[in-house]
Order: sequence, then C-alpha cells, then structure tokens
Amino acid sequence: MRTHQLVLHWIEGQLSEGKLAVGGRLPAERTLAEQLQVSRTSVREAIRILEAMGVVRAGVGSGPEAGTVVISDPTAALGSALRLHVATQHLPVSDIVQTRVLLESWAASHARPDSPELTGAARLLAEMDADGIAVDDFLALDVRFHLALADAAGNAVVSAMMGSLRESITGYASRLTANLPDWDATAVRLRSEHHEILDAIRNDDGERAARLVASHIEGYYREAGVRHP
Amino acid sequence: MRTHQLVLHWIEGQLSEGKLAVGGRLPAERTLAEQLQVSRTSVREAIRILEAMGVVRAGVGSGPEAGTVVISDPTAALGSALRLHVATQHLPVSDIVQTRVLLESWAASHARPDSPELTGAARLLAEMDADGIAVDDFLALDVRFHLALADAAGNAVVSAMMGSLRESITGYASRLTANLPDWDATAVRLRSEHHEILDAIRNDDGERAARLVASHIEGYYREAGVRHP
DNA sequence: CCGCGCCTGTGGTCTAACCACACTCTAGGG
DNA sequence: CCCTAGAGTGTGGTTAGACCACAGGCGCGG
Repeated sequence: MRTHQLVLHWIEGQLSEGKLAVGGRLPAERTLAEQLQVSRTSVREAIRILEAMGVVRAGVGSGPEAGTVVISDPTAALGSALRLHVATQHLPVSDIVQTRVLLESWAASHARPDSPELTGAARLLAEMDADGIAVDDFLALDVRFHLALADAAGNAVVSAMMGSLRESITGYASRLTANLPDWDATAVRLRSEHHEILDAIRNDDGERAARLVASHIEGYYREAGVRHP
Repeated sequence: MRTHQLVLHWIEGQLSEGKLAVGGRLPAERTLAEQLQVSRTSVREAIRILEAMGVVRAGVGSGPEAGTVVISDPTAALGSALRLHVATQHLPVSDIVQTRVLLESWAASHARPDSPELTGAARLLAEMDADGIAVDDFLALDVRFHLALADAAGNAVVSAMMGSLRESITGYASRLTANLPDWDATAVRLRSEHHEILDAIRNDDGERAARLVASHIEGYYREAGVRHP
C-alpha cells in the first residue's frame, strides 16, 4: 500500500468512528505526519484527494477559516469526476442527459408539496420572469430552479447526483443556446413549462410533474439539436 | 489559483482537445514539471487527484504497465467519493438504497433483451445456484449480477452510478446478513427472484422487470431491518 | 546463440527549507 | 486607562534535491 493511502485510510477510519465529524479539524499537516510516521508530502497528497472529493477544505493563515476542516460536499466530487470523464469522451453527453431526465423525473414525482425548497423555487421563477434578463443569468437561475426541485424530494444522494450532472455539462449546455433558432421564443416556453411543473408538484400531482419535467428537458435538448437514444 | 490546479487544468485541456486520450500516456512527472514550470510535487498532487478520480493509472518501472496512462473508470471515483461521504454520515444509507432502487428499476425496464450482458448475467445466476456456496461468494456474485443488469441498459452514467452506489455500501450490506433470521431461506428466495427478473427482461416485459427489481431490493433490506422513507 | 548483469528511466518517498497569510499577543504611545 | 502598531506564532503552499524500488532494454560474455 502506498503511503498516502495509509493516511487516507486513517482519516476515513476517524470519520467512520465518529472521532472526526463535519466541522471538525484535522491535525496540522506537520503534526499528522509525525503521528503517522510519514512525510508531510504523503499527508498532503492524502489531503489533496480528500479536498478533491469534497470531504475537507484547506485554509491558510489562522482563525476559523484556517486549517483543514471536514466538510461534506458530495456534489463537488461527483461533478468534477463526471466532467473529467466527459472530457475523455468515455461518458457520452446523451447518457448524462438521459440520466438527468431519470433523476429529475423521480425527484419531481417525489417532491413534497409543502417543502421549503419549493418556496425558493418559486422565487427563482419570479426572477426569471424579469424583462430583459440576460441569457446567462437566465440559465444560471434555471440550474438553481432545477436543483431546488431535486432538493425538494429530500434524497441527498439524488440531489448530489443531479448537481454533479448539471455541473459536468454546464459549459456544454451554455454553448447549446447558440443552436437555438429563436432564444426569446424558447425562453417564453421554458418559463411557462417551469410554472406548470411547479403547479403540478404543489397540487400533489407527482405523476404529471414527472411527465412535464421529462418533456421539458428532452424538448430543450431536441430543439438545440442533441440526439437522444 | 493553486499550482496543482494549474496542472490539473492543463491536463483536462489536453483531454478535451483530444491531444490526450484513453490509453495515452502523460509525460513523465519530471518532464511535465519542467514543461509547466512548476515543481514535481505539484505535478504529483494533480496526478494523485486524477488517479483518485479514475482518470489515470500510475505504474512504476518501465514497459507497458509503467508510466502514467489515461484510463476511464468513473465508477472508482464516484464510489470512493460516496463511501467517504457516507463515512461522514451526511449521506444516509437509506438514501443510497432508495437511489439504487430508482436507477436499477430504470435499468431493468430499459435493458435490451438481446444484449450480451444478459448472457453474462445468466452465467452468474448459474454459479449462484451451486450447492454449498459461501455467503460472501454469493454476495459477490450478486453484486456482479446486478451490475450486469445495469450495464444491459447501455447507459454509461447509470452503470457508473450503480457501481459506485454498490461499492459505497458493500461493507454495510455484508454486515447486514448478520441480521437475517435465516440466510438459507433468504438465499433461496433471492435466487428465484433473480431468475424471475432475468426472465422478465428477456421477455421484453420491462415494466414487470422494474417492479420485480424494486421489490427484490426493498424486500432484502426490509428483511435485514433497514428502514425506508 | 543464449543468458546474465548493468544501465536507464519510471513513479514513490522523504527532508529541509522558504513563502504568504491571518490571527494573537504585547509593548508602546496617547 | 485604552487603543494601536508591531512582532510572534502557527497554518497551508511551494520548491529543490536527494534517494529508493522497480522493470524493461541493452550489451557483454559464455
């Protein structure tokens, strides 16, 4: 076993045993290196991996923002991993879109009508209704709206996966707008579809919401010229 | 931006531009460090992250197995990320199981009856029917059977996510068997359910297959005493 | 012609030093 | 007495240079 993996396992063990929890701090790199009888280099490699996985955050200086503290940001890890694999062209974008439809339909049909996330979603829709909103701003709000819907279903894994799927194709989706024949017309349609989806969820009609979400997403990509299997 | 991120972006750029593809080799660490005008340490930190993400594999010595070569193993990345976050107890196991049901039902209903993966799945079932098979061997085959079903749907993202979900709770699932009142009886039931699922897929009855898969998984966890939302 | 070592280049690890940063303490002046 | 400017301390960030184990390739000797 390589040295940094030893450090990794030690930290994972501390997490599993509850000796290290979200918000807690790892020992300083030099201290940890001495404790585990390895070099600081190896400790740092392990911490880098944990950082990339969204498990810790490293901060310089001193004070509350400093040191290596345990966080929990699964979305970051999954997102960058997916993005990299999309770059290797071993994860087709069409598969990502298809998975997104699957997850998001499920979330829509399981979203709780009275969840606070839906209130946030409604606020986002109001912002998107503003006149003369820029395309990029609209898309940013759109992402947040869809994530809010996913969160409303109350499944952390589905939320994280949804977020990571979106993150991994953000650049791609934004380039897609160039393919649209008439952005303004599309924006009008997207707005009304958003409202329909939200209404369906609030009326506790999960099945309809799921159908609407699926056709909403697939319709967008079809209009932008993406093939679906 | 930190130094290792610069290296990371450079490599990701090479991947996106197609100058680096699966099977290709990265320049040697010392060479890359000189090219990018950074220290070898920083290069190594970037490579460690890519390795953890399942994007490269590092091998010592010389020959075909040596050097840092580009691979594509999204499952590894997602799996270890999920496992770590489960360790932080910010991803409830019940959410993972629920997501697994969602993905696997979808896969069962979209699996192509004539796909080669199903032949492999059938072979796995035959192995599981062997008399006196050890519990751990049975479970290992079970994992492979379910993954084969997921692969049969032909969506790389769903396959990777399924694999990572299974990996992240392997240890957990194996501990669960201790909760079962009568393993032998359970094993008999699981075997017959597996055959039913496979038959449904082969008869092109995706809807039935999805239902069977869902109750198969949920039934197992219920019997082992796991609560579902 | 074959086989045994040396050579080379790879990643793996370690040490030791320096930097930038941000808080904390302290000594000095008002 | 209070406030402020400075030194002090501990954090991660980065670098240079050295050594190790490994595995294939090459050349020399049998």
